[in-house]
Amino acid sequence: MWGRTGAGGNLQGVIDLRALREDPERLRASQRARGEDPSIADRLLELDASRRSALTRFETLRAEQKSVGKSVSKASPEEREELLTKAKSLAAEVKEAEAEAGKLGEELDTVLVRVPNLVEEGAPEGGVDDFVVMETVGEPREFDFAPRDHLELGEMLGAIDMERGAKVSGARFYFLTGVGAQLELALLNMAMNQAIEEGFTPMIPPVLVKPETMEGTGFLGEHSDEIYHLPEDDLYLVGTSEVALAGYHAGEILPADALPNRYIGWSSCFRREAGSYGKDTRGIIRVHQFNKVEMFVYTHPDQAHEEHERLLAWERRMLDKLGLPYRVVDIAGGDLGTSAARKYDCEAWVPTQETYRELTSTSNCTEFQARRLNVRYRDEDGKPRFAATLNGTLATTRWIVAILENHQREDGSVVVPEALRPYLGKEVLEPIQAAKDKNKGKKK
RNA sequence: GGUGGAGUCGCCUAGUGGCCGAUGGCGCCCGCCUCGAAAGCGGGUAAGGGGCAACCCUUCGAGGGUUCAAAUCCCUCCUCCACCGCCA
Repeated sequence: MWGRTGAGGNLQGVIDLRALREDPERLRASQRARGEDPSIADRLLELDASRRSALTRFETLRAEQKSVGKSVSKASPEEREELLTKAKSLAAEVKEAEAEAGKLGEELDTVLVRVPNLVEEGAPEGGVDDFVVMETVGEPREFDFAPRDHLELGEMLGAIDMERGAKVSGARFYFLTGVGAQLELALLNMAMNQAIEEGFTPMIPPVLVKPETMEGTGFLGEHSDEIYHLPEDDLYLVGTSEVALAGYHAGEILPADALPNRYIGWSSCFRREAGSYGKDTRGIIRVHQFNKVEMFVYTHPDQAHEEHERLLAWERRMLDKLGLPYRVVDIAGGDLGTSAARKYDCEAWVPTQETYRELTSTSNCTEFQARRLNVRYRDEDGKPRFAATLNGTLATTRWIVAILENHQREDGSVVVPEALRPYLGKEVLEPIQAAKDKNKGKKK
């Protein structure tokens, strides 16, 4: 779709087969770091070898067919008959050889698309719980009253309406109402502006994407059951604007001076949350639809690591401005997504849960997505090379949880962080109803 | 949704079955000329794959088909443009 090769049938990229031939141990080591099967490297090498030999056979036959074909038109009537017979049998052979090469290419592809990105050196080993806390910023606030959770506060403020969300759309849907809607707009706008000041190009992308776009970003592998699909139209609802922004330059060769190419995307995000029944069922921590401002960068592979650090710094700046206590964690190999080589999360303190919850996540996808989507840049020597892509969260609906809970006062009002005030036009969010007042007359 | 037209190498463009991986122009790069520049002249200028190499193969929106042979003929799809219908 994005300019992949024809007769051999195989993808151009996904992982670099030439690099694999030279150093298969690199992939084996990465697979071990992820807790996945290292022997896939050897399977790939085998498939690659047989595909290449089939391809060579096809190409040789094809070259012969072409030259015989050309001689047909120049031949004398007597020779013609004989040449045509030869050409016909060659055509059949070519067809057969092409099919064989194509079949082997497809076999290789099906294994290839399953191979996750190579883990960056330095990433912690292990699984979900083996992250490393890099830094803790701020102190969890000491309350001299019993803090209310974000939903109770949201209801008092007239900011969140879960019940009507469920009535209209089902579990894990909600309305942001009144100041809740305003707070979200203010927060996301503040994030957009911060990024724009840093030179990002603001983008409002489509939230429905084609299968190849979703596939290219690496979301259709293990986690395909997380993604909404519209079968009538064969379109996917994005779980993050990263998907559309990664697809934005698919099949293109970017001029070298265009890098780093930074975008800041604003979109609604949709997640089925299929594997999390019963988890985070209260409030807007884990919902099917939310809004997110996402940084997305195309850059030189050599500069990807530094860019990753910058994305993390920009995320932290947002959290700092909002006065939220948080910690930065380095995600372990086994918990990286398919496309990430390295991932840092920022987790904010949620007082009523007495724990840190993920607010941001920034991934260095190196050339993984660019290979699948065929995004290249032109090197100094004029050669096209695969770009690196990175992404990072700058604000989401979930941040409202942390803002409300951390900045609440005993009467249920919430102090608006100073940096947010210009966007919200309020210093304090005042309750419009007493706590625990469930007689709102809204049930059927 | 309906009808008609179109998609060719950065841009524009030639090309109706073999002499076409593909014409010409613009742009860009190199050289000549010039004190320097412009103009002019000459040359170069898609990507991917295989091979130590010579070289070979693939790709003319995508996929399939006809044929010894397809940019060229047929089918399906996608995109764009125009008009009609409908509508935020």
